[in-house]
Amino acid sequence: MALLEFENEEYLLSEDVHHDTRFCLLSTVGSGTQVHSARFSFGARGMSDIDNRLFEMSPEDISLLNPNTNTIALFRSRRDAHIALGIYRRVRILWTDYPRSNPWDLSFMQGLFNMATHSGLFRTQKLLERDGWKLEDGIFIRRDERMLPLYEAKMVHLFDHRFGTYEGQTQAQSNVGILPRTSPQQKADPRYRALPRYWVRKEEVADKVAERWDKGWFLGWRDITNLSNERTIICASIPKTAVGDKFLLALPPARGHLLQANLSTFVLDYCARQKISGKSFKYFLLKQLPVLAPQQYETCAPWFTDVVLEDWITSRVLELTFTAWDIASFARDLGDSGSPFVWDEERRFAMRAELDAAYFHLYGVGRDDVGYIMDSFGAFQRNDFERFARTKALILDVYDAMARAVERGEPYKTILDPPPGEGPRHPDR
DNA sequence: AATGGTCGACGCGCTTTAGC
DNA sequence: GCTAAAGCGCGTCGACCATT
Repeated sequence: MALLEFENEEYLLSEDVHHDTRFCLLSTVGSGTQVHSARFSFGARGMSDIDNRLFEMSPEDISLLNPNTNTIALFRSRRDAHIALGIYRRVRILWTDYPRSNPWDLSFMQGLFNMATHSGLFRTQKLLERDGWKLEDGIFIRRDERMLPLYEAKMVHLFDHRFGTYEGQTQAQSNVGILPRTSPQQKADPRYRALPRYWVRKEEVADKVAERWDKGWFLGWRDITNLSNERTIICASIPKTAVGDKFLLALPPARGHLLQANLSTFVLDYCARQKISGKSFKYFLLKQLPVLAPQQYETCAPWFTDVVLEDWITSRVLELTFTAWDIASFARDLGDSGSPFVWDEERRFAMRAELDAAYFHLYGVGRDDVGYIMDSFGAFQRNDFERFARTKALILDVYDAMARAVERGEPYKTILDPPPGEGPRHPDR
């Protein structure tokens, strides 16, 4: 039994067929025959690619990787299959259907508003200003009425709820549906808010989550993605406001920021990349990713003798996320009563490298495989090789330092000074 | 060096399909 | 009627190559 999948990038099929069309050769047997393993190959452009890509998978391994759907992961090499099977043996998936297991007690929502069917509720800045509304701190106000900004997936990025803004969008960008990135000056201003395309009545927003969510922020991830993007999983915490359906929400009753940290790592993204076949990252994919369970954060980190893992992660997520007043309720839920942290690229770079290195250890990934996994982020390498090389090098440095700490039984010492969670802050309001 | 053309990448917006 | 998943089509951008 075998499934050999090809892509038309080198026009194996025909030049008349679109280059990203994929097709496969499937050989199968009747139901009377039992098969102990099947052979697979994905992403080949010609017959000569197959040797390198071919891997075998037993029904048990297929179920280990995707127990809910029993679908096959699309490994591009035997090494990928080997690394992933190792990870899935050590780390359980986020959510299993049978037996039902949902350790984070999550529920999901496709944003709050469908961009097509709910468009009647949306109002633009131009329209609102014409009707006498005034924009104040991102919210449109007219007497006692309020219109809240509608967040779209493209406005956020990893640990950044102000990644893109409609402010200053050109006609060309508008035609393609992309946004200008928030400038360093805007990032430096803790009062700055990303400007959306639409606003929605406050009551409509409240109705959508009245019974389900009482926190002042949302955790979610981008639905639309692509293997050819620098990163595949883009998750973020955003202020509680209107949200479009392409930003999928996960509603964790407690400690959602730890889940966010886990979802923001390279090792998790690598796992996700083995399973994507299209352009959407739907619930069924997220559910079947290997994710640490909440209880695992209660013990000491292996590279520490005296700090609980939860605290180690929390200080980093807090400083990375709490960079503006509009996300203050997120910080308050983490027990922080201060003002927002200053957006500092170098500190952020170091904190994220520490998180990435930590999760590589927590996933039990060996040093060689860490390098291999980082190298698999091809679009990142191509887009900005210098930044890629710095990222990989720092993650490996921290990974090694943590390994030494474990070996010697000494605490790992952070590369940040002051330590994460104690970085420079903006003045009080 | 400047100009023109091609092609793949990008990031959706919207629709369809399936199932409850 | 609703939710979830997946498919299709689109217009620009930038990289690259060829020609003037």
